[in-house]
Amino acid sequence: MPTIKDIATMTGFSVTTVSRALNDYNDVNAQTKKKIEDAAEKIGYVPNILAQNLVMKKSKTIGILVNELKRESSKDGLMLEMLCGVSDVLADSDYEFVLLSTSTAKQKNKTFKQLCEERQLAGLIIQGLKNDDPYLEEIVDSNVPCVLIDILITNETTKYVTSNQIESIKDAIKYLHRLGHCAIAYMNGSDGAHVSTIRKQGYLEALKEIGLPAHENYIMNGQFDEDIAKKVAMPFLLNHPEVTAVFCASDVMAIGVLSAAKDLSIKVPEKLSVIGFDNIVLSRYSTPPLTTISQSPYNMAAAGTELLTAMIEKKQEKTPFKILNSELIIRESTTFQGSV
Amino acid sequence: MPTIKDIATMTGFSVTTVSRALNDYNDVNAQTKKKIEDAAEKIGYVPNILAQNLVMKKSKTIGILVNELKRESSKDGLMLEMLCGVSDVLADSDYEFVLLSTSTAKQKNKTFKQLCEERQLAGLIIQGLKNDDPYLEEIVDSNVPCVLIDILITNETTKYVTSNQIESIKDAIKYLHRLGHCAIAYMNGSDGAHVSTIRKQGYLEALKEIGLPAHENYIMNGQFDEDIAKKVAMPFLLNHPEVTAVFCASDVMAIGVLSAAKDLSIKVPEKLSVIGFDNIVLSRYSTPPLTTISQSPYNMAAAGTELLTAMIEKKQEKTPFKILNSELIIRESTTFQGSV
DNA sequence: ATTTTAACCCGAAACGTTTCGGATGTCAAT
DNA sequence: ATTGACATCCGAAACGTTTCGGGTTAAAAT
Repeated sequence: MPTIKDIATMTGFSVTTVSRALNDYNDVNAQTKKKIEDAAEKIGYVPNILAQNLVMKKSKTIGILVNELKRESSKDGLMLEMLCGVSDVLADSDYEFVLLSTSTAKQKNKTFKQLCEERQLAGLIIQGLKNDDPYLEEIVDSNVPCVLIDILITNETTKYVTSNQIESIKDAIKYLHRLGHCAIAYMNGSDGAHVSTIRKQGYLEALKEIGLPAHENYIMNGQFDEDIAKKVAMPFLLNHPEVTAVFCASDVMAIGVLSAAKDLSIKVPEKLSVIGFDNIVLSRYSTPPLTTISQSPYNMAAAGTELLTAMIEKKQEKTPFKILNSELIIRESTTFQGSV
Repeated sequence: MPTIKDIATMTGFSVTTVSRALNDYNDVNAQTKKKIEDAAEKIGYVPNILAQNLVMKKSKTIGILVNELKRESSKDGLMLEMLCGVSDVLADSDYEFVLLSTSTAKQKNKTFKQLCEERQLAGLIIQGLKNDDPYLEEIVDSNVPCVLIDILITNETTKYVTSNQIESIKDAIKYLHRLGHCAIAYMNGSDGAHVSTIRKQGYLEALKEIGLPAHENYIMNGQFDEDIAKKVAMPFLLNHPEVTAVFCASDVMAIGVLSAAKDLSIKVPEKLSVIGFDNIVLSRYSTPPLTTISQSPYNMAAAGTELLTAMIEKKQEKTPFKILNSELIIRESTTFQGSV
């Protein structure tokens, strides 16, 4: 409620001087500044961010754009971990963040540019976009600073953060191979998702490197969904008794596979080794606990936020991207082939 | 980038008329309106929300205030479910939401009133505040519309949503009693939390109603934390072999108890029945799957959002609160006392 | 022919800031 | 006495809207 104008009349200085005093300009007398600050404190002045942003033509608000905020995503805690990462990094800056969830329906009404302009967003962190998302092109074309999660595009105003997924996946597959597994199936996520492409690539490269043939029909698609993965895995496991290990592009799907195996009385890990991806909370508690690959969404989001604020403040960082470590976490869903 | 002024010069009408046309005032000619709308469409005009809010002295932004956005809260998906609830309800309105996380440190710098004023928040949904939180008083005193989750306070601008936890807890305890359990312990959450008080009350009332004595030392405190709950439960279970069931104020703590029992080789449910609260994703996957009480944070948030927007738009709702149903979900962590 | 009414339109102020381009005064150097 | 430099301050415009209080015109009522 109290404005800069109130402080001006209180202290007898002009609005200009009050503003300059409060913003630490150096052409205002120390005493004056003190008086103004005291007055501001006294009446509990807080700057009206709206007015500030309006006149400065830019805000300190960064948007977190997610493809669709859907309830199932609470199964893995990934989304929330990301939020925490952003939140923590931004905690003692003067940036704020808004959560923006798009859907194809919404995109019809509002272009990406419009989305940014209406709130004068300073920048965005973007996660979970499909390869063919119409926003993607707009994002790279726009001059709004953006950080993409797991989508490897860079230009003047676009950077990304990802993790060395491919390496970790290769590690995982090679680990299975060392355990004696030679028929390793792969459960992929939805085709559109960028991470699906990447992870599949990791799987295929690993097979090549260890000299195992890549059977196209060893690749299933579970749409990143537990139930779908289970439905897909059931007939697959029945028809492919030679398969002794399956690597999944997400823990959620791996849990689906676990469930399918249980229904078919296939013992995990004795008869079937299963590896997931994400290291979600659940993976520690499933039976058996999942061997999985951990990439910390918290750290990715935190790194992305730092990349973004640096970009906004025109601090040129050396690299237009950040690659974090992901690592294989061995638990109890994997063991030697034929270990019975 | 394009403004109302651009449309004005394009079409030859005044800024006033353009504004009125775009806002569906009825004193503008149908043709004029059409022309203006076409022009707006053509140049991809989006209103500058900042400017709108500034002049109207209020925004369409609602804040979601959480006590502390901490990483562990991704363990239960509660926070995210709430966000989804809010997000879905707000999806096709013109409201937006920002996530605000406070901490005692931040509260020193900014009063609740200031928090609202700087962004001209239209209203808040408030969750997870401790009983002694300094903001609480400010919230009830302020004239900013607020909806409290699980804190039962109402006045002109304060409403709440909760669920019939007490009833459900009574159901749970009575269910245990029917199974033959007579020594039922209780694992409470952190003392400050309002829900702790409520849930404890439910436990005590249930004991009274079925005529069981309330031993003060049957009440533990696990701070809503898995590890702490485990640490507290270990000695308790050792010292109280007569206890055959423990009811926990959260699933996370119940899982801690499960883990304690496992370490002590106390079979659940044969030797010990355990009930949780929240029906988090994990509870379905723990071993054994947890009997628990489900209150949907999604629905609570959704209901709260509706309550809030109604309040903001001065639509007087009949009730200053909403009470949702919570219910006992029986899974495999409970069974007859002495069922071996 | 005058007044009333309605439909349609617009100028200008307001919201709370920031910032450009001076203005004023003081003091030391010339 | 003039100049220059510096420190300190301020007026006014600008940001993009909304809205109050009118104004103009043409048709309808007197």
